[in-house]
Amino acid sequence: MGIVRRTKSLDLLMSQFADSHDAISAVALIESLKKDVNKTTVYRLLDRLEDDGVLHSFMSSDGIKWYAKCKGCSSSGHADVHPHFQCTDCGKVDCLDLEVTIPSIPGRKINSSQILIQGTCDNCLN
Amino acid sequence: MGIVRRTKSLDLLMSQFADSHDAISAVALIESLKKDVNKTTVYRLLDRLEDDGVLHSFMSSDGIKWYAKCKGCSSSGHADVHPHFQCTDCGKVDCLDLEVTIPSIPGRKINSSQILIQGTCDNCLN
DNA sequence: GCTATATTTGCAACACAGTTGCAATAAGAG
DNA sequence: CTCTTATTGCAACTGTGTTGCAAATATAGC
Repeated sequence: MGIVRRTKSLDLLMSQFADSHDAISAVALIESLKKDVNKTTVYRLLDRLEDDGVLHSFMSSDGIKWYAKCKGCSSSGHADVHPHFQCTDCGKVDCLDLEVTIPSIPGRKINSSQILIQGTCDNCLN
Repeated sequence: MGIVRRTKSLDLLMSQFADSHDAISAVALIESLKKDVNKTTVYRLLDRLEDDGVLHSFMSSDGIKWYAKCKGCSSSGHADVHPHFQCTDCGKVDCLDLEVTIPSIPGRKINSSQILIQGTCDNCLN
């Protein structure tokens, strides 16, 4: 159904994404909002914001869900396909501004693709 | 520690992977082995087989873990980086024999990458 | 500003994948 | 065959995410 009303919970949640295009895990969001917003509400808002094309999500290899702001997506579809980079040292995840071309595969129709790259980030290399 | 002893549970588990290079979810393995092998044992064997480079694993976007046979991997590392294709109709997941080149990223060291492609498979297109 | 109403929220209980501790079992070296 | 130690099963647990429902609240219309 998407976001209809502008509530305090929504503002608090969106302010977490204000400063950067880094991804934030659902668990981290729940933790940092826990004195103001119930975890059920956080999950529900995240779902709706994803439907609306405001956020996109992906799953890291340890099975927790991450969200980040979209660029150029809408409720009609997520246009925004880019790799995500997870630093195995500090755990930080961000979106890479990078084109990765998936070759088409005979006999299969591709709808979406997710690329998760793991390694060591800038900060942790030094 | 890896696999040391050849047990009945191990044989039963490996026979599930005998016929194809399709991926099988941990949940499906537990279900199909449940009258012979305890689920804890299945999880433990899968972990160890992955350490040994016999199987590789990845997470699908709904948060469940999939395993498939490796080609050319060993306990020293998973050499075998290829995309996985999940059919959103029938749910089947398989490994694609496809090179996808991840460009190197300035200031970051890449250790591994996972590519999950979702779409419709050959069988379900018709 | 007030009222009506439909959306949103919090709570508690739940679902379900995966993990842990520990005692019992069994592989296989000698 | 015996002994050691890896492996297994069980039960209880962890943690992420979900659901039903009653209470709270945003906002459209007046």
